[in-house]
Amino acid sequence: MMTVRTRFAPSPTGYLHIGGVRTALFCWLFARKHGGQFILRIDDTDQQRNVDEAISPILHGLRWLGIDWDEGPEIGGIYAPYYQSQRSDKYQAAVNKLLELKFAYRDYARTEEIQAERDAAINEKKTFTYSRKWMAESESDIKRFESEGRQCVIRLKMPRTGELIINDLIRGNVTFNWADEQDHVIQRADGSFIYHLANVVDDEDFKISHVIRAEEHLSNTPRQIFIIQSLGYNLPSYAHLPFVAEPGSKTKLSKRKLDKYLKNKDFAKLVEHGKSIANRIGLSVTDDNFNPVIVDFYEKVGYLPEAIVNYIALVGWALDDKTEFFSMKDLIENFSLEGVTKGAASFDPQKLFAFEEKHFLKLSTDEKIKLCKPFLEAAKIFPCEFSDILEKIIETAGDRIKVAGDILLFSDFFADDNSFEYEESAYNKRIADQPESINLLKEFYDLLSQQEQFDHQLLEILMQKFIDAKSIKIGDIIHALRISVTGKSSGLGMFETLEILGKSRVLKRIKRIL
RNA sequence: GCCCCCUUCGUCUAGUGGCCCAGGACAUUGGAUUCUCAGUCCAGUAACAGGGGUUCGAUUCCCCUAGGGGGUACCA
Repeated sequence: MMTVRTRFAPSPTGYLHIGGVRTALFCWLFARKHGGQFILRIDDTDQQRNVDEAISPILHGLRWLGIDWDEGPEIGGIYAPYYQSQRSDKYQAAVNKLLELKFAYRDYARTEEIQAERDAAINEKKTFTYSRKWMAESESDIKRFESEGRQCVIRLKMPRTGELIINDLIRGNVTFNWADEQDHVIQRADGSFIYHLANVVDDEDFKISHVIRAEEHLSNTPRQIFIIQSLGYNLPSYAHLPFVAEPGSKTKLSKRKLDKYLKNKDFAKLVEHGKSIANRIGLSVTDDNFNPVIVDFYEKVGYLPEAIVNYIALVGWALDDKTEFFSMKDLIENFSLEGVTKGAASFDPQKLFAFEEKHFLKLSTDEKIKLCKPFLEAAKIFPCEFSDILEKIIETAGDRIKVAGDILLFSDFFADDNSFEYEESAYNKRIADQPESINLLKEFYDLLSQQEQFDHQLLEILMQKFIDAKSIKIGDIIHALRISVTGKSSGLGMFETLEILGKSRVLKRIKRIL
């Protein structure tokens, strides 16, 4: 049986797009499922200056998500190099062969001449077919055109009759008429190569068995198959994935449209939540580096890579009518191209967050500590003299911590007892405007100071006795107590909070407002 | 303009001619629980784009229309 080999071919853009992740993930899952290899290739035919700098966030993001590659940048492989910019000789050889076999030709048309033909076709509502007036297949033609000062590009000499049926693993048979296809350029006048040519040559060289890529390439496939057939290459299997679309739309998700997405309240909520964490750790936040369309957003805020993977796998793929929670291992076991859907699927920030909650909840306390600690350190809260209560906080917080960065919600536990701040409106409402609450607090303070064991159950009993004796409701005192002890109107259970802080800190804190 | 693809609840989807007056999840609504928050538990609202066929029977097959998306570059 043929070895399954898939590839993901990012351009060095400097960021890892969530849609790109989905494509990479499906390629990777398919390879892993079939015991094959996953190859990473860098599409840098554009010759950018800092390719390394521009691919490093991409490589980092993939690794963070657990998507590893068997051949590619940083690790090499038997078919190296894996950078298109370093493979020009292969492309040149392919172009020469195409020329020799007359499947490609030198074309000396000027841009405006081609454009005029194209415009004419549009006017007549017909498919544009190049007249090949400036095609040069003989030395004399070449001389003649060059004497006119023309420059040449290399174009494919596409068939003009018959049809091509592509058997796509997701879409089934897709039929194209060769006559509708253009004589596409494969080598520019400056000698550089066009993506389609490079792509096909690389896939052949790397022995790619399955081309799994986004839908936008489906229309490009005929010209690629023409090159493959002309050169006698092996035809890979194709699978064209639907787009990851904008929230509430079917348009491809784009990094550049953050402004627009922010008008979606769920999307805005995701960003706000992330920003509040970023602010606490002193991360500078701009639309360019803090964008949920880009994967590092999630890493910065403390999302779990397995949650992102779980969610993104379900954008355009489903196993059955009920299974939704998948570990990476489950995904490898169960993934199949048959389960991939055809329609574009929009990105739903709320559902992503729901997966994050679920996955985070499954973590052990030790794992949570390991993930949360760096956020406390980044916020300069850690290390501190109260560091030992972290474990208890995390256990008590339970599902209140949804992403690792949420630990910062409980930073008041680590604050200095004499100088932590009060939420102004809460303080006014529960204390300043409630003079009676001070008296109650005073009395409760006395009870607390006599309490030996600061255990939350005992403390609750103490409170119960207190309100019974005073004939008041718990609500009459507990809010004021919470503000005085934490400075906030909401938080963990009141008695757990007291237990975690411990007697002396609690007394110190209450004393401040008496 | 031309070519290609797509179309089930708000969203992700299950569904391959009768099991579906359409199932699950997220969201949402109501109720319960509660010291706040976060939850949890119960209950509910909500969809086969439209029109023609084929068939005893269409969400499922065919055709048309509409809508959406992509390609049509010396972009990838």
